[in-house]
Amino acid sequence: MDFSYPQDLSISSYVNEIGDLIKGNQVVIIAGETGSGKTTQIPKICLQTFPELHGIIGCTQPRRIAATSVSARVKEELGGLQSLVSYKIRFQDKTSDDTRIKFMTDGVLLAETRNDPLLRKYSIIIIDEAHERSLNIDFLLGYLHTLIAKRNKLKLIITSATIDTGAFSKHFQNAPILTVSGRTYPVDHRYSPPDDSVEELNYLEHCVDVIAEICDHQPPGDILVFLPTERDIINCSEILQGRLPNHITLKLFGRLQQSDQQRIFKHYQKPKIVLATNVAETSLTVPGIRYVVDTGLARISTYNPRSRTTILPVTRISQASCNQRSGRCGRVGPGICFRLFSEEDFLSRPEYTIPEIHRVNLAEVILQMVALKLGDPFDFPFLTPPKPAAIRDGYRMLQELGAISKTKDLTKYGKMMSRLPIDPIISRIIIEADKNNCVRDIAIIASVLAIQDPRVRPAEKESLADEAHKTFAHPQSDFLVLLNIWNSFHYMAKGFSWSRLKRFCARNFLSFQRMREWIDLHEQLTRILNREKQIHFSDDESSYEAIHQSLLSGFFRQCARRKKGSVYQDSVNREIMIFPGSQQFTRSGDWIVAGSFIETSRLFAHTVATIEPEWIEQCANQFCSYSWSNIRWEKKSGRVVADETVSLHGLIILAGRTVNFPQRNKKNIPEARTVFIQKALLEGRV
DNA sequence: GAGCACTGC
Repeated sequence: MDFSYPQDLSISSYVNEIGDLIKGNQVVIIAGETGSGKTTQIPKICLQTFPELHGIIGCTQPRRIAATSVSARVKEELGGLQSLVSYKIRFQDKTSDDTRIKFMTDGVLLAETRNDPLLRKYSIIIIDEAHERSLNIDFLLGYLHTLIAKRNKLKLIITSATIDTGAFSKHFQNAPILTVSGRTYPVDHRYSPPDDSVEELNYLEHCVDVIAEICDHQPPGDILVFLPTERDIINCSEILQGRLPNHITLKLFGRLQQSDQQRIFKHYQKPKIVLATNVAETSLTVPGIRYVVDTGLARISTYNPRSRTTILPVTRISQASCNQRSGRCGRVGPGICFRLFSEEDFLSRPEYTIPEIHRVNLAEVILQMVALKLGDPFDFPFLTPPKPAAIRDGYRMLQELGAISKTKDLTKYGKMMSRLPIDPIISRIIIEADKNNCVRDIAIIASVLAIQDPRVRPAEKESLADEAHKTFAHPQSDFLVLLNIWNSFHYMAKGFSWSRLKRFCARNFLSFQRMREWIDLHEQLTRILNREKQIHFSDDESSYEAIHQSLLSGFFRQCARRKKGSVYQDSVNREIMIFPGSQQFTRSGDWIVAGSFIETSRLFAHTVATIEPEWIEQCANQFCSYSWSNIRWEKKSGRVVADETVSLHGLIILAGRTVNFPQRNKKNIPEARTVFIQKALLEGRV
């Protein structure tokens, strides 16, 4: 084995120090900036320090692409031994019995705790990029906190950027922190807030001005610009192309097709200006950047437990995030970061980004905790515990979905739901589909709702893409548009080659990669569902009603009644607008159900279908309230009847249905008796 | 009349 350490990596001068520290401590925190080599070299140091190790060295990464690429890199550095270093990500397990260093996503390690709660196969666990504080990382850190007490020989290494490392150390009984100096170049920060005297100057115009100034007055070099939204990127790009013909402008955001994303890695005759969202902050490294222009803004999603909606507002990012962005221009040489705000503004910002666990719906995390018997979430050793109100909301949601009982115990449904690697709302829908005999179609729809939309809309080709997507149109339901895409793809797939399918995707503006992801997830779900003896697949044609009633069992909070045009009213009296990208925009019926409500410039309903209001009552009757009026004696049937009104919170679903009054509620019996005596007996109408 | 970024039994 080749245990040499690349001389150009700063970590290489800490090899012995790190080895000794791991030997002497159960938990070690290692801080170092990107480029220090910690991700690739620490696993090697572990292997060299503990040659007699029985278990695996497990290294987690926040993203799949990092897990696979780092695995390849370390394998090569260790002499390319086939099985020594390997990786496991969702749908792809490349590890074998010989694997000693295993790279994986943090989600994979979390998932493994289900079958192996003590994680016995690991001797050393390395949690990389812990500063990103994703939901998975925070859940893992809490879990590992308990685990190290049970397995005192397990070594735990937490690596992070030099951000708030004290918090990690404190969480693990003051574990030692080793800081590896980064090998980055100095970055000069220049604050250029917009000129107050110029009215109505928005940040985009100001941003364009600063970019133009760099191009005119600074030595030539590539520029990376951070903008909060896709729309800003498209607008900015249009302005720049007219104004700076001597530069090449490139767009970069997550929804972009991969081939378009790859353009940032190519070399051009002219200097390039990359206009990017937050993808460029952590997920993708744009090479050779000399200047960063930072608007200091990003869209950050936040779940509000009280209103139970996700808002996606443009927000001022934290100081840590600003610094991460500026660091992107100090990798190849000294750089300059232009911040489009003042230094006072910078200093007034929160120091760190709010961890994801404080910004999400906790239903899924709590369901896992109940299923894995991890004890009370209120007492779980989270690095920063979520607010009690958020935990209570998660419990309430699980109760509403029937996953847990009032005593917070797992129900039969909950047991099944906890085994499905998707949101509890979606797994609840699958269970309902079994009752409605439409699991086959719902499993297809459920899997696509859990991944990114396979439809793509490349810039400048939006209308072409929209036209192509109309091939899959359905007059009433966006959910069935997705089902149509699946069916067309599989019709094509019969007997055709991959290359032909790729062309089908290109022609129809579908992402081939996401189609495969869809197929993989669908396969995984059906495999788990087949193991559950209670779920039955049927080849029968499923009706529109069956499919949408199943969807309502999970999405009943997201149904609404038309107010005017595309504007609807939901059950808590809010105005919802159908997202203009929906094929149901301008054509949906009076009642709709939506796959999600997201608040951006206003509250939008995404993935919409027309429904009958009666279906809401059938799927969510325990949340409906009933009232009666016009209580009367009906001679013909010999009953006391009334007009019934059914509502879901503030939304009247049904009014004026004649019902047998005393039968609807025990409480109605005395009043029915009075009416009977007065109207029927006294007036002699019996 | 228009959506940040990731991940899994």
